[in-house]
Amino acid sequence: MNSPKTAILWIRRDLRLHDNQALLHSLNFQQVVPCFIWEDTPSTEWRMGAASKWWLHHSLHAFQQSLKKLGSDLVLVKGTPEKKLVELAQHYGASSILWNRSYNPQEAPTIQALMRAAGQQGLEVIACQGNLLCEKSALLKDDGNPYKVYTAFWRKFIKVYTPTCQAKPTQLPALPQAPYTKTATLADLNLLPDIPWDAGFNEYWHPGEEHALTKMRTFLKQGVLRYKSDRDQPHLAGTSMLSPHLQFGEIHPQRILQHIVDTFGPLGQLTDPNIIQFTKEVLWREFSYHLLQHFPHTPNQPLVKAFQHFPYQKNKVWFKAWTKGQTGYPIVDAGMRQLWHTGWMHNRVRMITASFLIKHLGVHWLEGAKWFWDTLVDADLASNTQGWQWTAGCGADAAPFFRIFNPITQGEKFDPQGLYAARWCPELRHLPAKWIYKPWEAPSHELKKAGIHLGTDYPYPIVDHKESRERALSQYEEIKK
DNA sequence: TTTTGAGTTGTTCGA
DNA sequence: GTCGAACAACTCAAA
Repeated sequence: MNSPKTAILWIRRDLRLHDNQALLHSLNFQQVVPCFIWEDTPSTEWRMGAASKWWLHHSLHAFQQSLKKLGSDLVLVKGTPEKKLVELAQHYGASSILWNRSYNPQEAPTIQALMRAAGQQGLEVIACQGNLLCEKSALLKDDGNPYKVYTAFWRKFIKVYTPTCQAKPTQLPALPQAPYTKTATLADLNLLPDIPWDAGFNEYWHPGEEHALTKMRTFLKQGVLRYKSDRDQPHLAGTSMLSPHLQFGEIHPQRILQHIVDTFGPLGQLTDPNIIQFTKEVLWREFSYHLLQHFPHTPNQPLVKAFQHFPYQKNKVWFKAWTKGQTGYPIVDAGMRQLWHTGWMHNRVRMITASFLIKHLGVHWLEGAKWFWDTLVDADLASNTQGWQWTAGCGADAAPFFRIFNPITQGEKFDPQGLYAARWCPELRHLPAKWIYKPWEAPSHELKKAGIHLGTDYPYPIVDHKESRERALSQYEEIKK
C-alpha cells in the first residue's frame, strides 16, 4: 500500500461539522476531497428556488471557511454530480465516494446514476444517515405500514428514541496534491440574485453552522420557555427560526433533541407544555419526510385521491395580488410581504395565507406551494408539501374541510394590537388596532385621520369573506361525493 | 378480524 | 360579550 487511501466526500445540504456521519467516516482515509457540485439546470422538478440559492451561497462560504480552519477546503465544481464525482475520484486516485443520504425522492435518479457510474469504475460508495432522525423504515406501525396520523407517530417516536450526538472532528485529512483544474469559485455558481432583492435578507439571516448552534442554544435557554403561546403571535420572535439552518443541514435535529434531553429530561417524561410543543414541531419535520418517502408522488399529487378532481380555478390577477401582498386583507398581505422581504413567513401566517389562496381564491394548492418554494429560505420539499396539502385538506391528518381560516379574526386573535400588520403594511400603521385587520369597515373619519384612501393607498378586499367561504364549502361538499 | 376511540393549528351561530 | 355546541363523516391506530 504505497499510495495513500483517498476519498471523495460529496457535500450537499449537510453543511456542518457536527453530527456529520459521512465526514466522520472520511476520517478513516488519509486524504479527503470535500466537494460540492452545482448543477445549473438539473433535470428534476422542484429545483432550488431563488431564496434558497441565496442561503446556499452564504452557507457554502461559511462551511468552506470552517473546513479551512481544520486543514482542509471545499472544492466547488459545476456539472452533473454523477459525472463530476467519478471524474474527481479518477483525478485524485480515490478509492471511495462518501455522502450523507438525501431524503428527497427527486434526487433518486442522480443517486442511481452515480452508483452505476461508480460501479463501472470499481469505486466504493458509502452512503451514511443524513439529516433525519428516522429514515424511511426506522419507524413504522406495528403492522409494518407507514403512519398517517401525527400523534401516533409522535407517541411511538418518544418511546423508542434516544439521541446520540457526535462532536465535530478537531482535524481533517489533508487535501491531496495535484489540484483539480476545473474548480469553480463561489461566484461562478451564480447563486446570488442579479437584481438586489436580497437586501432585506442580510439583516435577518446569518447562514452557517456557528450561527445555527448559537441560535439553538439561545432559543432553548429563553424563547422555548414561552413557546406554546408566543409561537402563535406573528409580531413576536416566538419561534426558533431554525428552519433554514435545518434545511441546509447546518444543524442536525439530533443535536436539538440532545440539548432538550440534557436540559429538560427524557422526551417521554417532559412535563413543560412549552418544551413538549417545541419538540413536537421538530418531529413534524420528521413526519413530513416520513410521508414524502412513503408517498413520493405527493409534491405534485394529492395524497387523498378524491381531490384530483377538485374544481380549482386559474385566476392570474388574484394570484398575483396574493403574491404581492395586495389582497386587501392585512393579515394575508403582511405575511406575503414579510415572505418577499425576508425569505421567511411566520408559521401561523403561512397557514392563513395558504388557506386564503386555496379556499377564498379557489387557486390550486400547488400554485401556492411553488411560490413558497421559490421565495422561502427554508423551502423544504417535505414540509412544504405536507403543509400545503394539510391546508388544502388533501393530505395526511389534514384540516377538516369546514375549517376555513377567517382572515380578519385570525389577525385580531393573534395580534390584537395590530403590530404585525403595521410592520409589514406600513400604509396602515396609523389606523387604530380595532380597524387594522378590516380597514374597509373603518369609519371614513378614521381612515381619513390615518391618512388612508382605500383603493389608492391600500386595496379593497379582492373577494368577500362570507361569499368565498360559502363557495369553498359547497365545492368541498361536491368532492365528498 | 373486529371494535373502539381518536384525530395540530377553526368558525359560526345562537342562547 | 361569552360560551358551548354544531359543523360530517371518515380514516387511522391499536387493542
